[in-house]
Amino acid sequence: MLVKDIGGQIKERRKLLGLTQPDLAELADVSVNTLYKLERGQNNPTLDILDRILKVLGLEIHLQIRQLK
Amino acid sequence: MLVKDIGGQIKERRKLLGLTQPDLAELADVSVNTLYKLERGQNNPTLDILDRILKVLGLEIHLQIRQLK
DNA sequence: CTTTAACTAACACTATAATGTGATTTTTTA
DNA sequence: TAAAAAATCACATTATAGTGTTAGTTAAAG
Repeated sequence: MLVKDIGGQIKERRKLLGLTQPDLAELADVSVNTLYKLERGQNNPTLDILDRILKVLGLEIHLQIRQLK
Repeated sequence: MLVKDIGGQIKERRKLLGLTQPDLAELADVSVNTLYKLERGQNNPTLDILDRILKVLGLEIHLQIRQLK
């Protein structure tokens, strides 16, 4: 997955769970500012920030060998 | 996957490809210092740094719904 | 062995991610 | 449609990730 797409996935998942940005930001203990930028691919988040958000969303990171396209 | 395990996976993959830390650091345009800490889970890397390393290793990130254990 | 390279590590400096604040725009809902 | 909430955005400040340097330790190669 392209790293810049992660934000889109997070936004999608957040919506699916019926959470607002303030909701998720609160639950993940992250500022709305950071979350907002992350969802739009406008920042370069740390793994820790990403991890806290993914936990709330019930998602986890997996590494895979890159697929040939 | 536990985020702190990513470093171990990266180290494993690097070894598999027969690369040294200086090799990988050079190819990914990252300092050995950062790579060294990352492999040991002693830092909190940005997605950009992680991405550059994963690219060289032929790996990519995928998000999955968390598995019940 | 001994020499060289890789790995580990501490530390100061620089770059930048995260935050807090406040404002504007868009969307929702009552 | 009016009011409230959510989303978007800019900007200054704070926290911290990444780097460069240097050095000690371990591993590998000759």
